[in-house]
Amino acid sequence: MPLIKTNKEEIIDTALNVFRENGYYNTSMSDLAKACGLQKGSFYHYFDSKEKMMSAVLDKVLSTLNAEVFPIADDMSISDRDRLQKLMLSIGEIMLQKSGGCIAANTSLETNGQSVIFRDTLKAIFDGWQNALQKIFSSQYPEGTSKRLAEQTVMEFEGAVMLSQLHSNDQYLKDVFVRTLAKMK
Amino acid sequence: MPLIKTNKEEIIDTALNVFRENGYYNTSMSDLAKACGLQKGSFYHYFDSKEKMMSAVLDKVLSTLNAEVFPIADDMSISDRDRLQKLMLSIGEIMLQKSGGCIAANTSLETNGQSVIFRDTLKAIFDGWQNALQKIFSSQYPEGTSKRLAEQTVMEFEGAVMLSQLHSNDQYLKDVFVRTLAKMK
DNA sequence: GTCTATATCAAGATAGAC
DNA sequence: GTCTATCTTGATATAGAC
Repeated sequence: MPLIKTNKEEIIDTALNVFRENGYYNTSMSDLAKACGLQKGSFYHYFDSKEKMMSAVLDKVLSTLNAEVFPIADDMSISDRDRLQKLMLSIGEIMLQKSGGCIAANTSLETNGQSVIFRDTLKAIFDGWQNALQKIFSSQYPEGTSKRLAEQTVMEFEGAVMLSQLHSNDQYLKDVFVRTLAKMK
Repeated sequence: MPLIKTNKEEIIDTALNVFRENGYYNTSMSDLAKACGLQKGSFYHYFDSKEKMMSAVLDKVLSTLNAEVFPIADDMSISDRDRLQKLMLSIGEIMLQKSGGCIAANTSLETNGQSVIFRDTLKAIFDGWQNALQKIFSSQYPEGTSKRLAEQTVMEFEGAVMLSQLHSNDQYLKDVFVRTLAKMK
């Protein structure tokens, strides 16, 4: 293995991809270390445990969303429709990235019930997302309707990610994208 | 399906619940054996491996759906709306059962990408479901629309299962149920 | 058909040299 | 900060007695 100088941020970015593609339980510390170009022993210099590693990954996803994505909903310099499009595209970039589906949905479904550790972060991710969507919809719909549309968008999006993955076909996701955008003038 | 359950089938039923609640990778053969009231060693009398165990579980879900649930779409003795309601309720019973979300979605998201073993069965489950929904919708909508409505229903349903799980609140699922039924006169 | 015992391996994690 | 070596545990799976 070549000697690679790395840092905590780079490790988190790499780990995000490994976790998203392999899942939490099916990813070993060896897998993570190897993906980072480190020996397993070296890896513990950065993170005490696999659990803390994943927590750091999800925390970074949430803070990135909070800093860069959810505020799009408040950007009144662009049209409602453009805000919605920009938000959806940005969500896709951060949560889907390359392959493996959505890190938040994957982790939710995999750890729900038994592990309560990631729950708050995952809830904050989905609540923030839904909230941002609702803000955008509320510019053209009454409160009850925009809340429902926001919920529907999140649910359809995650369902579409699953079906796209399963069938190796992006069409489901693209369709949801188009349908969602069509809800705004 | 036979009227009298074999021992193997009881194991499959128990394993389904354990897998759905703990996930595939986070369930050990010990967990399964214990849930069945067997020693780990005894468990291998019935199934050669964990993988074959899960395959049997998913196969049984699919065959139950094929035998008892999807045909509801063809039952012209009840109204369109009642068929839709009966189908959705039956899907819920088989895939959700108690707690832990949807076995098909959980397994899809957890094993997608790395494991190709369960893929065909999972695809058949979702395709059969979508197909049954489309049949029902097609009695009141044109082909393109009913296909889209069927896709949307599956996606929203799975998204709702996730959010309901995450927030320990059935409301998301109930809302989808009501919204879906409202699509039929 | 169920048990106990065990083989084998990989996982998470730590210690200490450099 | 990275390495090698190691500890401990728990996982899958098998063997063979009853």
